[in-house]
Amino acid sequence: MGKRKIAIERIDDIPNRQVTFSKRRSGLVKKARELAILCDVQVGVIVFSSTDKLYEYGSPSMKSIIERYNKNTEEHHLVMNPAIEAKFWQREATVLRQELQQLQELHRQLTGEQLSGLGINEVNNLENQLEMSLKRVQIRKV
Amino acid sequence: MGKRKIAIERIDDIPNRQVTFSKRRSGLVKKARELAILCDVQVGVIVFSSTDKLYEYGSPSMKSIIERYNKNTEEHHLVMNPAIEAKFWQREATVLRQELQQLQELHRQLTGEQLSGLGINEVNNLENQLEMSLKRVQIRKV
DNA sequence: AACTATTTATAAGA
DNA sequence: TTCTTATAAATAGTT
Repeated sequence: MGKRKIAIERIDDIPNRQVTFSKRRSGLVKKARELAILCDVQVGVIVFSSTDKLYEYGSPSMKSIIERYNKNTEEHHLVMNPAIEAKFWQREATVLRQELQQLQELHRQLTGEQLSGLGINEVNNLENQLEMSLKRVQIRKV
Repeated sequence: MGKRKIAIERIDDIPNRQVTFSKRRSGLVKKARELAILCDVQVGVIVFSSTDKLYEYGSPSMKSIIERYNKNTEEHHLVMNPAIEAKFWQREATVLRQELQQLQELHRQLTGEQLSGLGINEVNNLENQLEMSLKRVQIRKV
């Protein structure tokens, strides 16, 4: 789904591989989120980059996904101890805090409180979005 | 990417939800496999259906993914008693999740996506608020 | 399951 | 990294 079709095989060119990794990783997480919401199911995605960085998506949380997975697979090799559990929740809190901050910023933009840093196109999009929202609300009034 | 655009929100119609689940689940796993191969990275995907069936993809294996994930969470030393720290972060995550949910609901109202449950006064307030936001954005454009 | 009209993702380029 | 754009791929609704 790009300008050309590519074969599904390891990309040898490293810069290209990293760009593709970044794009497809976010695409995968987006798809996972949509699946969880649309179909009201639990979904977990874990990705390790070649530089050992961890990316994850879990709905309702990675902790619950892995615990359920462990129960399901009968292999209780991966039992949680308190130290691991603490790290799980810490990670969960970090992810939630990030989401909250993003939503708060979006919200400030949506209310016109904080528009600095937006380009002309973004401002136009915002205007359109607000006009649509206003229409929805006005329709509701009738 | 279908004949019509759909909103990313829970599909109420059950047969439709299950068909969508089946299609998108296989799409997600395909994307995960492509990411793992193209970018030569470790990827894990876990999905539970509404009927509690487990679907998974793991490269090189789900076990290795989860073990690595657990190790990743163990890395740092904990100063507090782990059991206490776990509870601390759990509370933190709970609070953040609540805030996030409240903000998400507010956001849906602000975009006019979910107006049910609002009284006439609340709808009027919302309309005024949106008109003000729109003015701010339009001033910004000049 | 198959079929397609559309939407969405993304490969390449800037 | 981020944006743009041409094209490939995914998928919503239909059969």
